[in-house]
Amino acid sequence: MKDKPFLTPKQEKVLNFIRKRIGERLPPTIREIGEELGFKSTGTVRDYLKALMQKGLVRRMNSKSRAIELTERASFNKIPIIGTIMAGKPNLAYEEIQGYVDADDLFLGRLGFDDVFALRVKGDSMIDAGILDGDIAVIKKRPDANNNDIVAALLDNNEVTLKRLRNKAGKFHLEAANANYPPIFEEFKVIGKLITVIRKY
Amino acid sequence: MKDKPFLTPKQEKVLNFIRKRIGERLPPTIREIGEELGFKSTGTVRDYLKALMQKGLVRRMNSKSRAIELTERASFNKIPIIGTIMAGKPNLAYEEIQGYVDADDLFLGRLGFDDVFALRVKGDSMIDAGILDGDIAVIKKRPDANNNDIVAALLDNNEVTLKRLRNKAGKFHLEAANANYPPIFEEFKVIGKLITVIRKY
DNA sequence: TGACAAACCACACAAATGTGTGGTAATATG
DNA sequence: CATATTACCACACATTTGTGTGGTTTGTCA
Repeated sequence: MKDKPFLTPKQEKVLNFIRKRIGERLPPTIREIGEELGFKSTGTVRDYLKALMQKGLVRRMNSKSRAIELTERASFNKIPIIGTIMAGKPNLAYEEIQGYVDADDLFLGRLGFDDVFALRVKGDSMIDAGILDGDIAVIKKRPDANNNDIVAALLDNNEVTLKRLRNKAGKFHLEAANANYPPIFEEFKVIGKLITVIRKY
Repeated sequence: MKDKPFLTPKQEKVLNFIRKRIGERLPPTIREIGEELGFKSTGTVRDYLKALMQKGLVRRMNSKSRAIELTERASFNKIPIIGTIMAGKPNLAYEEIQGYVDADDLFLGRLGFDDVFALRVKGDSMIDAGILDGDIAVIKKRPDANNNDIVAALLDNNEVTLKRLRNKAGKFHLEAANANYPPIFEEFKVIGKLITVIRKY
């Protein structure tokens, strides 16, 4: 299923343009898409839209102008909640999506949403940093981070954990924000950096 | 300035319909507005749009279908941040708006946004509840609340504070989530209930 | 080689949509 | 009373936008 890419490069460009326009508030017309992508015929654009519809990424209403909708799967303004942190290795694919956080603006500013995702926090290891069990942690994917950043890190046992990154004499380790949890000195890989926490009562 | 209402009832209906449609993802066409409101002429709708534009609530692009935008002031998906909690009495009018939180979906579900607002948290009195200085507290207006709810309350000295509501032997008082702050037994009025916390790093 | 799909284009046409002019009626304002 | 203002309607018309048919080219697969 993944031997042939799900979307051709051009299809992805079309989809991204639609995402961008919807993000900017107005879905594009067929001709606007064509103009942007350099297609000289509206028929071409319709072929692309047909393909995107068949792949379940886009919905349309007949004969209505700009009536292009993204399905939840394709939406740009939804950050997928891809797993529960501490509960194992979250799969960064779409299989394990538990829901979506709307990120339209939300004080994230305009991010490249390609590299943002969210995890539900499990446990109390970051409680002293004001991050509680059940909170949504919005993470920006980055392989690096700075001292004192709170990061999502992949441990050797394939667990993902949210901890504070510390630099002690040039060597990085992870620290909980809870005296009951010891620091982690084992091998780990930084997945991304915490940028937002959302808690719902 | 407030003797004559800012919007006539019909103008408000038009605006609300536009809000609704934008919330549902596609701004309406002129004819769709007319249909909804029972206007038989497109000219009528244009008169209303002109009025809304003059009042600074709506922006349009000429000759483009559905190209109706709400200005930030009129937007439904933005929860106004109306003040800093603990820093005095927030004015529930539009004068003191510091910014907006996008609430489109954001796990708030679909609320009646009329009665939701946000405050920026100042101080550490709720730190043990995981609410830190600088967090955005999203509040749903309600005159009542239950025991143990975290509420925004108006104190006698006209300060607004975020505290946990406690019921001791039938009498309500307010409690900080920080041992350094004593409980508050003086008179207060519950403004609303905390429903969401957002923190940006 | 033949069949097929992906990736385009040209156009004609119909439907949707925005623009503009010119009204009427009721009510308020000075 | 004259003049705005609000609140509409009727149409004609210009644009924008979506639909549909019929191509060409390129590459893949059998």
